[in-house]
Amino acid sequence: MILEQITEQLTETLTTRVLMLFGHAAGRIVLQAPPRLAMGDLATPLCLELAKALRRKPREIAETMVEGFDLPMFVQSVTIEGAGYLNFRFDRGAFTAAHIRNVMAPGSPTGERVIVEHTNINPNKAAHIGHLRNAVLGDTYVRCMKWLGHRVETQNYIDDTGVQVADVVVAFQHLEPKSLAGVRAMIDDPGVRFDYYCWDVYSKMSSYYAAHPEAQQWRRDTLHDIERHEGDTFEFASMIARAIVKLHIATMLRLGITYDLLPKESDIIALHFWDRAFELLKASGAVVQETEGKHKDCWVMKLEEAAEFEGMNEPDKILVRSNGTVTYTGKDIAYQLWKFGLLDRTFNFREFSTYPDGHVLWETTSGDGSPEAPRFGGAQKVVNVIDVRQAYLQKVVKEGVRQLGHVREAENSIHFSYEMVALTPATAKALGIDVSDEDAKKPYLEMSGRKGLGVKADDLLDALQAKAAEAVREGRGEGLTGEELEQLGRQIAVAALRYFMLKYSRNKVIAFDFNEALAFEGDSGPYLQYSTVRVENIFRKMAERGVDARLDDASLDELTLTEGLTDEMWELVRLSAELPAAIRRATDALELSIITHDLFVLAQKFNSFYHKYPILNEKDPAERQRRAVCAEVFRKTMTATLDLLGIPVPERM
RNA sequence: GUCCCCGUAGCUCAGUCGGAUAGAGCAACAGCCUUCUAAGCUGUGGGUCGCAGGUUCGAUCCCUGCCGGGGACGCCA
Repeated sequence: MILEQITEQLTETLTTRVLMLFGHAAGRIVLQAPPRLAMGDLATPLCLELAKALRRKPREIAETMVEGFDLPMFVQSVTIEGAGYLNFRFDRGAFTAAHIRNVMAPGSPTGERVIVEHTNINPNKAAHIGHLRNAVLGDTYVRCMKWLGHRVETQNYIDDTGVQVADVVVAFQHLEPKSLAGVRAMIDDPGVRFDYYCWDVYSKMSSYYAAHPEAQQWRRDTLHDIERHEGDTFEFASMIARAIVKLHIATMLRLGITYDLLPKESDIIALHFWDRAFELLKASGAVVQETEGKHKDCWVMKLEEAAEFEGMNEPDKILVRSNGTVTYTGKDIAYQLWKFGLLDRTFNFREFSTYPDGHVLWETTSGDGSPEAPRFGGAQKVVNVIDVRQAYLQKVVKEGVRQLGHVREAENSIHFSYEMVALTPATAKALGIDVSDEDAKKPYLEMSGRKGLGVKADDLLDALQAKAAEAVREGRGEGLTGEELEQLGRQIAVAALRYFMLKYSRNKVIAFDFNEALAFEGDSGPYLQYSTVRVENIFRKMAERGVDARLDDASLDELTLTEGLTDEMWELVRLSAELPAAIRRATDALELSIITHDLFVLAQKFNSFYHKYPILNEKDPAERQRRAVCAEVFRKTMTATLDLLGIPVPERM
């Protein structure tokens, strides 16, 4: 906050001075922290840039610039360094005293309604680690956007009528027949992991299709029956989908991930969203019916004129097949229009479940809705968290919105794309999967639900939790009840997993490795937790022993920090002050690894500080206060930012 | 064939505004627990930033080409 103000003022002053002194209009002013603290707190290479245009030496320009420079509040000095950089140093004490009252202050409400859709797992099998990356990115993004002041609605789209669910239904009806009651009993049996069970069923069904292509007729019939709501088949599908969605919700809740709404594909069909979208698309000329060629009788969207699709072999996208059925992409366009409130019809809503904190999870319905339902949809901005392999389809959806004339909504249709989580050949072998010689040479193998190749989310969480609980027991676990151990294990597991999913840049393939995911040291979630537990302990111990940290307003007003703040202390404050801008950058760029990275660097600085500057036993009250102030800035920064990352802070570790 | 992503230390990765001496973690080695928790800290070694050009006062970063790896482009979802 303060830092943003300083940067803003310096930018303005620099621009004005360049204009005033040299009659030159400067472009964008670069102001960033110099590589080493000794060089100051902010620096600009402005004079280097100006050298050519002004035909003068950089240092000469710098000297003119510095003469009579009007420094903003909290800035103490400006100097010329290196080849002609202008370096600014802050009044450390004044800055710190102001910053400590303002650490991680959330943004004021923007009024912007944002829909974020993430998770979107096919409800026919257990969630795997690829789904976790999606959900963690989505949930963290939601938390950051809310902190920035946006009004966010979180949706988890359920494709309850698709091929994947149909295949499990086929298996239950043909491959290893079970009655409706039999499946119901399995779902209700707490001893059966129904999502795990279906994981295997689904992959068996897929191999069966591969060996018996004629069996695909079962799939077609099943899909048809599901869509027409016919008989047992429909019952099977909705029962299975519902049971598995509940398990997915539970898995995600382990990570603190929740949703506001579950929109269901079956309701999109039942409420004829597509029919309405189709009318609009036809009316606007965005789709046309082919009368000849290989797409004869299909309704297609022409993409050849859109710059994004330039050079494509096949620039048309079929939305309605020659047999009259709509493609997935078509339904997706209809749904995207609904999200923006551009489809003149909507769902009804009813309660799906209530989270332990009382938050209600809603689902769509084509039947009667609840009068208590909040207003869903009608957003100004829609962010879809979907892996990069669907980039093409997301572009088509965006283009569909654009061709209907909704240019602004198309611009605000954001594909939050990220790379997949894959398995190293070694991990695949460790899971007991046959790896061909050819595959063994690859850097990684794509996970595949059809092949049953993947690491299940709950298995990974269980492993993390067990390892964490064990580490606590071996360490300071004496006197803890089993329940407390489990709670700590759970919190540490969440930290390890969420951090792991966030720390890589989004367009980097994660080649999953158990040892890396299970790391609790160094660049990891537990390291951040541990640092926070440490700082909390300092203040707890001070309170216990009656040592006054002098952090109340009156004491802070008397603060005489300027002389005593060492580089190590000051760096904590400065890094803390830089975080809000980093979070803004991270959400703008959809690059959340910026946050984990900066937080890790901050925690490293703190741990250094911690060893060098004991607080509890420091005799000089002024020095103790200075140290406590820095610790407090760190504490506030960590607790607030870990919350944005969905990482809990344990009582002890 | 067209398009997208990746290539930085032994391994995994930062370096997302073109800026000063390219940084972490892990692994290796050497130290630090009567002192706020050693899931920690301090130190050492480790680099052709894939290759070749170009733009620039300045390139890991921007442009072009090439090499290697992955992905997308379906009347599947």
